[in-house]
Amino acid sequence: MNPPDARAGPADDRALRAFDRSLPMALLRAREAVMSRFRPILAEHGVTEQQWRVLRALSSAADPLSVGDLSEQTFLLGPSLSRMLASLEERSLIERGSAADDARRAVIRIAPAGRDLVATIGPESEATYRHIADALGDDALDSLYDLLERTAATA
Amino acid sequence: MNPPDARAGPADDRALRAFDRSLPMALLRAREAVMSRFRPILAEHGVTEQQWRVLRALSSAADPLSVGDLSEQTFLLGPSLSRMLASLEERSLIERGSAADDARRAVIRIAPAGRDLVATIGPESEATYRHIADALGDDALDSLYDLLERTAATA
DNA sequence: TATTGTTATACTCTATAACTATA
DNA sequence: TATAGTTATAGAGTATAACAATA
Repeated sequence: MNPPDARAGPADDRALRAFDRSLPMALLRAREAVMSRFRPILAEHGVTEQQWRVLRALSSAADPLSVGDLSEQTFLLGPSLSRMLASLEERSLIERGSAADDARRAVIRIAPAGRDLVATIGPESEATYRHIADALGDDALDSLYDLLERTAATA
Repeated sequence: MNPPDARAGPADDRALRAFDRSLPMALLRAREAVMSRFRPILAEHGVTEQQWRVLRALSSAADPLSVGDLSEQTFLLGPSLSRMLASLEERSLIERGSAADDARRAVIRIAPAGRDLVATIGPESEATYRHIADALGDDALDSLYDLLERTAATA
């Protein structure tokens, strides 16, 4: 019955653990747990998860960002961003211009309506965050952030 | 200059920390770090991230799974799965049947070619996993899994 | 020539509703 | 009537290549 060196079969313990102990899956499960609470809030306000990442990046940035900066921070590709920025601009959630010193480089900032949206959604999402923070405890949450950062740094 | 109770402005420390300390973003960054190494391997073998999740779930399961089971385990919606399973079946990577006791319920298992694919990709991905495990250390990795599981459990 | 961003194109996944067939 | 799965449809994101404008 499935010797240790057999090719992994359906009931093989290693195979079972492999899926359960897959780092991408563990990260996905945790993220889904968080996002399942958060997505309905975003949907109510007519923004997708990816659009929200853009708005959050812009609202947190001290200075306007280029498309390249945004791409790096939000993990969205250029073509996706191009279309998305056009749509967000049409909705007056962001503003676009060109860099003074380099006409190729775009200069993107959050617009007042975008900041309002972030300010509206923020408090609503806080309850979700508090629920998770309370469930884990502050020390565990700190550890989690630390470990996630270290994992990200391995890229 | 931005009193503590001011609405978050571009240079506001809380806003900065908010994006940096966003749990969804931290989870995404970590996951992207892992997947950026793994995705090329999957692409070389002609499977998407989501298809890989299905194949892994099936290869790890002791018994055949229903579409509903798969949906739960892979975080894919029914319609996505329906199309994907048709495509995987056409490629002989999975096999489908009906449950003996309930003709509505599908019975899906991995096919030999699918198991071969998992067996081929597995070792290739092991190098990626070892790199991360070495960078973090075994204790940290254990902690990470534990914290991710606890986070997932809050859903 | 290299870089920044956009446009083009094809494919995949998301999301909701309507539908089929069982139970 | 309720459940399991599929089909229909619309929209959004992924990915690569080709392109325009600028450096």
